[in-house]
Amino acid sequence: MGRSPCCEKVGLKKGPWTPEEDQKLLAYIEEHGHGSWRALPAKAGLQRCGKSCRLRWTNYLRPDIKRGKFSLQEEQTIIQLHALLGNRWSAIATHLPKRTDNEIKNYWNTHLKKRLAKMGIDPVTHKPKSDALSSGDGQAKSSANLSHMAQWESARLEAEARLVRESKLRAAAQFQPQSPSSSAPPLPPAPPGNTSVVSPAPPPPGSLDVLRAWQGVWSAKPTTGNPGGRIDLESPTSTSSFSENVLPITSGGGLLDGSSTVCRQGAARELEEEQDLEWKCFEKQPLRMLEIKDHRIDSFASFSMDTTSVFGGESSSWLPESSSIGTGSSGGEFGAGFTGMLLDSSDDRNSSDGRGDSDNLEGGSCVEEEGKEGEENKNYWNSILKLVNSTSPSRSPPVF
DNA sequence: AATGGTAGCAACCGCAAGGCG
DNA sequence: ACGCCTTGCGGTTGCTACCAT
Repeated sequence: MGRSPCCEKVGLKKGPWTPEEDQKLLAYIEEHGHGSWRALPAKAGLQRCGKSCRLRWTNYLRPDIKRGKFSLQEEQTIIQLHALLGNRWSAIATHLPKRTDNEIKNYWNTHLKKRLAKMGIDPVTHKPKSDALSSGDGQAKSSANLSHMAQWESARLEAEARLVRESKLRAAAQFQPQSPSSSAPPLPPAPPGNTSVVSPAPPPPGSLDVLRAWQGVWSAKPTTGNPGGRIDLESPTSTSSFSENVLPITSGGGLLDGSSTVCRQGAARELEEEQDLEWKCFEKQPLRMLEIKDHRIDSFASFSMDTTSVFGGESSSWLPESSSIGTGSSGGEFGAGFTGMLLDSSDDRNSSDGRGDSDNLEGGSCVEEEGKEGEENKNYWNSILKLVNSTSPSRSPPVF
C-alpha cells in the first residue's frame, strides 16, 4: 500500500485559490474533464498539486454543489445521521443533496456540535451529557431507545445498501450506464469486512435512500415558517434553491399543500431568524430536549415503518415505477414521522415554555397520541426485522 | 480607533483502500 | 501476488471577518 507524494513541495502554490486559478481549473475541467488529477495542474496551467485541485473542485467549484446557510431540515438530518453514522461525513453527505462532506463537517464542528453541547447533549454519543440529566426514568429510557434505534437503524440501512447493491448488479445487466450525470458525490465502496458500516447508495433516481424520504416529507408537508412547504435556501452565492435539490424526487402534489396550519408568509430571512429562535429555545431548555427526543424516536419509528412504502408504495411518487418491491402502506403516515417530530418539537418548545415564545414560533401541531407511540415503536422494530430479513435472495429487490 | 478574542470556513495533511500493470 | 498510483476520507490548521472591550 504505497503512498504517493501528494505534492512535490517545490514551486507549488498553497493556500487560498484566486479567481484566476478557479477560472483555469473550471475551464479545463469543463473542456477535458478532470482525468488524472495529478496530471491536471500542468495541463491546466496551474501551480498547484493535483490534490489541491481535486479538493478545490470537489468542495467549491463543482457546479452541482450548494453553498450557504443550512436549513433547519438539513441541520436535523445531519444530527440524525451523525447519531447513526458518527463522523462519516461522506456518508452523511450522500443524504444531503449538493452539500459536500467538508461543508457538513465544518458545519457540524462549528455550529451543531456546540449547539448540542449547549443543550446538554453529548455531540459524540448524542446522549445527555451528565448522569444527572438522565436520572429520570423517561430520560434514561430515551437514551437507551436512541441507542437501540441507532443500532437497528444501522442494520436497516445496511440492509438497504445491500438491496441497492444487489439491484444494481441486476440492473447493470439490463441497462447501463446508470445516471451518468448524477450530481451526487461518488459512493464510497462498501468497507469489506465491516458489516456495521453503512454504505449508502449514491442517490440515483429511485434509490432506497430513506433519507430522501425524509426530504420528501419535508417537501410534502408544510413546515413552520415555510409557506407552502417550499424551502428556499438560496444563498447569495448559490445557483439553486433547496427545492431544486430536493423536490425532483418528490411529486409536485404535496409541494403546495394548502392545508398547512402553520404556514407563514416569510422570506428566507424570517426562516433563519426562526431557526435561531428555535435553537435558542433548545438551549434554554436542555431538559425539554430529552422529551423531544422521545418524540424523535417515535416519530423516527413511524417514518421508518414506511420504508416499505418508500420502496414502492403509493407515496413513492419519486420512485421510478420499476423500483417497486413491496406492498407498502399509505405514505400519508410520513406526515406523522420525521416532520411530525420536528413540528412536535417546536410545538413542545412553544407550549412548554410558557414565556410567550409562541409569538415567534408558530409551530404546527402534529402531536401523536401518546397511546399510539408504544405500538408504533413495536411496529417499527418489527418492520426493521422484517426488512432486514427480507434481504434474502428470495425477495425481489428494487430494479432501477 | 486599536486590540484581543472568537467563530467560520477554506484548504491542507496524512492515512486507507481500490485500481491497475 | 506485489507494489505503485490514484482517489477518498476524516482530522486539523490557518486565515479572515466579526465582535467585544
